Amino acid sequence: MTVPQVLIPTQAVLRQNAVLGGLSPTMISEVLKTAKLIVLETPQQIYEAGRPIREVYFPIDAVLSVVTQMRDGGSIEVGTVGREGVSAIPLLLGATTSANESYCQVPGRAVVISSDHFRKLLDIGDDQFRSVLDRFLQAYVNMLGQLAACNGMHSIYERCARWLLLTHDRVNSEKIALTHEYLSMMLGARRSGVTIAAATLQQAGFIRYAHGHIVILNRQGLEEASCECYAVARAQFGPLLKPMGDYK
Amino acid sequence: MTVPQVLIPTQAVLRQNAVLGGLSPTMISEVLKTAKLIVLETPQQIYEAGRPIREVYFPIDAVLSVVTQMRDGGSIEVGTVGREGVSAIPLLLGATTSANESYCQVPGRAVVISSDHFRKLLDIGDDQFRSVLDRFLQAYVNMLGQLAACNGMHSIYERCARWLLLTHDRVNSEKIALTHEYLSMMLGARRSGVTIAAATLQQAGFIRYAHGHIVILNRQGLEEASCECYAVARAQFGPLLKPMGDYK
DNA sequence: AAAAATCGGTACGATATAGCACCAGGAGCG
DNA sequence: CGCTCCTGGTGCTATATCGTACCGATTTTT
Repeated sequence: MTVPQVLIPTQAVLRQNAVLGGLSPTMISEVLKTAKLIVLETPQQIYEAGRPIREVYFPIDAVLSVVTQMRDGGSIEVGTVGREGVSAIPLLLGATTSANESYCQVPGRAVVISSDHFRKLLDIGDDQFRSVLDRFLQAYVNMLGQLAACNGMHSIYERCARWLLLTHDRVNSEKIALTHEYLSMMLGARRSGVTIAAATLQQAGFIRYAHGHIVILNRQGLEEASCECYAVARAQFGPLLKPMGDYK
Repeated sequence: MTVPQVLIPTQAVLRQNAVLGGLSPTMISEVLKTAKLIVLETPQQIYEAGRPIREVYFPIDAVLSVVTQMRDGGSIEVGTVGREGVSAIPLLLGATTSANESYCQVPGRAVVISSDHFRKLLDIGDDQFRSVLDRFLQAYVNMLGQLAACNGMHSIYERCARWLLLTHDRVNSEKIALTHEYLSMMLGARRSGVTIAAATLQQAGFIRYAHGHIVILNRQGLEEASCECYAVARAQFGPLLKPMGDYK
């Protein structure tokens, strides 16, 4: 594992995150007092289950996953945070610990500040700040509900397509570093099951797979392959992703 | 369908709901200005998907379900609210509409006020009120995550036991009015699948079934039959259910 | 009391996925 | 350059659940 790369956080970069993008100039300068811009790698762990949250991440082009570990060793994703939001959902509701583990799912940049500083921001934050956070939280809750439904009702094939689309929406590249093994942990399925689903998507020409790297070739095809849950989740995040502008 | 029964809301009854129970005397009298105590029946619809929320329900011994309807006609529960909380989660986050349908899942009493009045309470509410709501919201979000995981990883049999336990926790009776058909809609499964799971639980002596009525006979047996998700969800709600005191 | 509707038990072929195990081709490393 | 590990392709049986249909028993309605 390499040493985390630290970049210079500029206001222009900060604003690519939907939550930071909604801040007043005063708040932005408050954030910039301590904010660092770092590059997260996979599969870097952000939070541990039941442990205090020390840092708060605002993804720029990184994507984070909240993951539940089951008693039997299996794992499954129970939430995703990209540039539309912020990693520390429990802090928004007055808790200090994370109920689940969180990982960097797709490598990329994120703005990071300490929990203490974030709590201070919550204190001094104006209505606008609170409103941006509430909108994100609402989108997150609705996404979570749709995820619960999707996990119960839809095939690995559909969920695989949905996952790829949702991740692609939050990244600025057609290429995503991702193994079948990792995707299987996100979907709560066997690796071999994911391989079959991914192979089907590949034969249809929607994606191309090669040793830990996937290329999105045909978004519309993926949308047709996925269940309705993608559209529902996308409708939640769409408005929040808008600031970045260049979504195709 | 009979005409909704209206009872007299007293402070003692109100306080059996965890959210109302955490209110200051001033807030309680504010609530009592317009609050009605009603009896909800199954399967009474509380909210429609995408429609404005008009009333806010604080269950006393009723239990509410948030349900997602799928494109193919299937349905699955994506949230439950009992006496530990309040029905109008979107209102807590500044939205005015419900993303999903909500139903009365277990008949019983609930305190109801208008959305307008609830919003007023949110405005004038002190930190304590906000904190009670945040704690509920946090428990709800964590429960939702566990539900998403559970739906993806566990068998109908385990989820059936989990569902019965969670519902039983919020009701004051060993008997629950519930058909296999209804339970199958909550679990996102076929009715025949639920029948098999329920029959297995019955043969083990944990429950007894008869024409739309289930009796909980052996909670510990159910806990062993269920997945870990029950304990996780229960840990979230446990503290909130405390006020009622008489949980066995 | 009879008729109708509801409820749950059952059966059965079809299908998706689990749960393994093995292998071949690249990628990365020495 | 050669070795090793990672990655994903594949095959197989076992199992859970689907999807559907039918039926008898009980409850509710007439």
